[in-house]
Amino acid sequence: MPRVSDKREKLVQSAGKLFHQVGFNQTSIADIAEDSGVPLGNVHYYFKTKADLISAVLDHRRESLKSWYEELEKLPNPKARLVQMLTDMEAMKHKLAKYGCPVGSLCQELDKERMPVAKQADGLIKMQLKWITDQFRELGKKDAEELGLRLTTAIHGTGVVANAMKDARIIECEIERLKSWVRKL
Amino acid sequence: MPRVSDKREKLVQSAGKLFHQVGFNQTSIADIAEDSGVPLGNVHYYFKTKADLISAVLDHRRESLKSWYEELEKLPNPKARLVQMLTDMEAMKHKLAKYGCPVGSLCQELDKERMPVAKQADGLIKMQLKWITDQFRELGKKDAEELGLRLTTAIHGTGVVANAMKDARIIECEIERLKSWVRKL
DNA sequence: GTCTATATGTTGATAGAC
DNA sequence: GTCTATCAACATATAGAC
Repeated sequence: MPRVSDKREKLVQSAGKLFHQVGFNQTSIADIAEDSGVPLGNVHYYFKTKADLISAVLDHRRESLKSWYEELEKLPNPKARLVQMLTDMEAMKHKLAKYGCPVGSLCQELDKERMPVAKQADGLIKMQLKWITDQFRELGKKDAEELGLRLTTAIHGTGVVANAMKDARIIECEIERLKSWVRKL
Repeated sequence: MPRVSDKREKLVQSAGKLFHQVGFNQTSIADIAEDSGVPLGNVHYYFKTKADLISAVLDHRRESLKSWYEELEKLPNPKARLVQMLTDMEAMKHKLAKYGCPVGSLCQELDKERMPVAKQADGLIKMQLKWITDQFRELGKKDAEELGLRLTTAIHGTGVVANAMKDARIIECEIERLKSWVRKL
């Protein structure tokens, strides 16, 4: 017996994928309906507006990010956590080079809109910056704020440049450099 | 006596401004017509399609970038050029925090499209990476490639994060750090 | 060259049968 | 809850008068 309805879940998953790969504005609700296998007219039963859909996608991203950090926090040493975070990112290098950072590119796009969801997207970067900074703080670094900012900007910049060059080796190169920098701290 | 027509120029200027502030997809041709004072139907006399307009904007950006680099090259020392480049960027911190990087954010948005102009946008970042790397090379650095990549990604990452946080002080902080890093090299 | 009026297509969203 | 049919708004692009 199937669950009462997994359509909502499927819609969020398809929307998240397409918003990342094609962009928010370039993805129509019809595209999401087709990708998820949910009939077009039925989408509005689950999400009244397109803004509700992107909001659900951002909620899901926030949960994913939270789970990831909880996983990393199982490592006792903050330095090891940061290195593992970078290793995990490196594993996604091909997708990152092809479509850009799923968080950063969406933030840039939504920040241009006049919609409230933009702040929700920005919150993901704030969360990332906070977690990274917390790791440096836990390491006893007096300049944890600056180090956190430095690592966070390096990560997002790598996403932008690698995506523009369509070259995953850029991610490889930068991530390796950042890992060795963190280890030496 | 006015020039034969400065409308084309006005259109490119308005389009460039709006594509940066509002985004490419969110800016309609009607918006550009209104901002530039050119009647809607007349836009298509100068630019057959919206793609032609963004292409002209990107051409203009390329020329601006070129002029900027030529200006910087008047400084004899590559190190001084890089520091001046960063100083010039810092002067735009408020606009950068509010709207994001005019090159980077456009690249990210256009990379999601299936249009040929995306490569033209990416070319701007390639040009930037090349010029910065050339400065390190001229400084005699063996690892100029890595240093160039490092500075370029740091700049673009700062744009993304500062825009997400809507905080110009992030740009100030990062740019100062980068300037002192370049000086010490 | 300039501009009004409009064709054409797409989108987000809704109404209402089942 | 599900889905078809469709509305209303908007966007790009064009036709053709001036």
